[in-house]
Amino acid sequence: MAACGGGGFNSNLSVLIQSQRGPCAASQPLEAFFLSGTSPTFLGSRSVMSFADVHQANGSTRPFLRSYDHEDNGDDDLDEYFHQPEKKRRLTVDQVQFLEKSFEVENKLEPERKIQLAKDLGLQPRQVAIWFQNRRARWKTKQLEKDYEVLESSYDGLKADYDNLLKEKERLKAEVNLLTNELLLKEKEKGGSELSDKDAFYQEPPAKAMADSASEGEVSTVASKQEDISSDKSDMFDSESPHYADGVHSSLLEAGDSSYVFQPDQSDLSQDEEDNLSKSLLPPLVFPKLEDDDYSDPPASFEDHAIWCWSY
DNA sequence: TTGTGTTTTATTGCCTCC
DNA sequence: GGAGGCAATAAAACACAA
Repeated sequence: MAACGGGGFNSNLSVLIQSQRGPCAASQPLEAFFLSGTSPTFLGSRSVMSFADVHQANGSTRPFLRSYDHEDNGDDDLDEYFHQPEKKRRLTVDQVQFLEKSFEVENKLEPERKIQLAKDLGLQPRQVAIWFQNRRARWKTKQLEKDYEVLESSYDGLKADYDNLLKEKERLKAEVNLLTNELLLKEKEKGGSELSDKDAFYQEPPAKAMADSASEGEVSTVASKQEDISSDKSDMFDSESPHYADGVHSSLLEAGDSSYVFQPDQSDLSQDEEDNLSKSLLPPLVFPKLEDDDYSDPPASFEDHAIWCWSY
């Protein structure tokens, strides 16, 4: 838009005229401007010199836009500069420094401050407003990056905790399985002939399967059995029950755990016998019934998790 | 030198607030 | 309704590797 280029035009002209008048008699360091309670640069026409003063302090003599700095000082160049088509011109390092300092003090721009900064820097107020606008956008992006890093590290910590808990859970589960089997064996020995025809259900699984279930953390068959026995209605023996076709058993089968598949003998157990069996063999252990979703792994990385969250 | 990616300046359109 | 802020975007300026 012409106004923006025009801003550079007018402001540069004003600063140009200033600089050609020579250095300001009473220079004000940049720090003094921002650190002092009262702003010595915000003093009417005198304040217009403040940026030039700062610029002088930085060792340069021409606080103009860089594109002009690269040119000679002749009137022809000046004329050429003022008549060239509108171009985007970067602010000088000093102008940016000045704006940065001001931004540090307050990242919002009141109208008076905008006017004053524009005067000090020899820019259009609109240019100052745009600079603050863009600066706030950059600051927000940076802030988001910081927040992201904080969240990421927090996530990593939580993920590590989660993984540790998962391992601990599997370890405890394996321990429970072992103890349960020991208990079942003891009960079996105690029960003796009474259950001789039926205890084929509870034969000890092969050692390999035990080891696998302990090491890989899979839901062991015995644990599954335990869960089913623990249920109020022991329909595990009911071949008609729809539960038989799904749940843990089917999931185990689907999981390809063929090392030890629980195959109940459906031949001759009455409901009473089942109840008795359940009561006699049921250790006082209650496991929460966990659905598959309860074991779902979290996303592998924080990024995935963030994207996952974002998708909701 | 040139192609390409990044940064900076500026515009546009929408939204909110007074 | 106007002013100002913000998000999205364009485009110029800049940096840099090949």
